[in-house]
Amino acid sequence: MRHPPGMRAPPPATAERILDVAERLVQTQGYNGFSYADISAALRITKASLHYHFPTKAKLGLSLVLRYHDAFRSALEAIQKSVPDPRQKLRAYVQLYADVLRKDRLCLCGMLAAEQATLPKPMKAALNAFFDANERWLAGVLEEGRRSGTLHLEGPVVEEAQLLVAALEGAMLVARSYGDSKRFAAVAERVLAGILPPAPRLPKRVRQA
Amino acid sequence: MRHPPGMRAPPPATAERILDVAERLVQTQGYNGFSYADISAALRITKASLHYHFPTKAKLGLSLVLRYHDAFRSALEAIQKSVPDPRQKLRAYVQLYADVLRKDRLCLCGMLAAEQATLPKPMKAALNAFFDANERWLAGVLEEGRRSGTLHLEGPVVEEAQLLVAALEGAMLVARSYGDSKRFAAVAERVLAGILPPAPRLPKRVRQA
DNA sequence: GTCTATAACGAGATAGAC
DNA sequence: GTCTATCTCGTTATAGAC
Repeated sequence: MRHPPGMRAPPPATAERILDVAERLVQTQGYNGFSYADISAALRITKASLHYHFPTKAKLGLSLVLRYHDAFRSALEAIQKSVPDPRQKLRAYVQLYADVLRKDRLCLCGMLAAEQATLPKPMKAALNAFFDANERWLAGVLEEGRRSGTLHLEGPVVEEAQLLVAALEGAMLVARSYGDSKRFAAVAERVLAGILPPAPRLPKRVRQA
Repeated sequence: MRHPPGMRAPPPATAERILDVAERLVQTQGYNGFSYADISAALRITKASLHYHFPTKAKLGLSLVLRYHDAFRSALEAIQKSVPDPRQKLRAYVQLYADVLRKDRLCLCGMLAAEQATLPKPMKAALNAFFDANERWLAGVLEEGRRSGTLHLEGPVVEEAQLLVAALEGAMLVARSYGDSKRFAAVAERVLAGILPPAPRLPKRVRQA
């Protein structure tokens, strides 16, 4: 909390509201698919005012990536702190993606990675920092699971982590194209199945009671 | 071959050359990241001439997806005809993606799937047809491998197929962001490893001679 | 089929009043 | 901080000559 204790949180400052709208627009339409006019219409603020807060689209774009990375980092720290079991940590990680897709959005950085070639350099660098952090966090969880024997890993944890990120990013992309979030869930389950310990061969019968 | 036998192939017609350039531009910069001016500069033909061949950007975009799907279909048929082993079919499939990435491009339909919300309706429909065809083909290969015992499948083939497509699309996205094609290769190997029969536990020693 | 010329619009961005 | 007004440029697209 950045506001004094005992007081209600202040309404989000204009800059934050601009970022909120811009984030949604990038995640749904892409960096090259939205304009200041779109934000202006959504917030009912003139384009000139937007430029007061973010002088150029490049700076707005960079702010978006940095803020998104920050929020993700916080979410990962929260998981790390509150979820002890590595298997559950992975499920919580998958859920972060599912929450984004539920809003019919892509991962901000996945979307921007597609448009990579057209982005200002600082944004490109920030993108890769995001993916690096994700893979490091995942690799840590996987290593922990291997040591404790709760996860079943064939190869190096870094490659498992890369597969996870790739599969989840790709699954969001395709699932959203179909407007079918079950597609995402199916892929996520399947990729986790390759890491979670071999299933205990459930009998056909329902395991009721 | 659509030209008479015994003759050299004619130089590509203008429309095809336009599609070639536009395809590259979409795969690298996205549908919203290129303009008729870019094609005009690359081919040294005026924008007005481009409009003679493709009156609107929407029609150009649709032609791109249909042609890409056609080419992919041909490639899949060629694999089906010339490669007997399902395991090798999967490797050939992965290689199709690798060939695209080597040119620093994304799958055309993967890129467009990201921009989905901003695309004309006919393009969206054509996109999903592409993913459907891919998954059907893969599911067929996987089913074949399961029957012949050359592949090792845990769940339904459709879900395996969806994981494959998602992982490959996502791996291209991330690998290209890093400019590191080895990242793609690593993910591809790892996802295949979950399908190919369990490795024969190679000894540490090099299996030389 | 390709060109010149131009229309019509939307983009990112700035100046300066309030 | 937000506004009106404006600038400049790039965008898709068309008319009509060659």
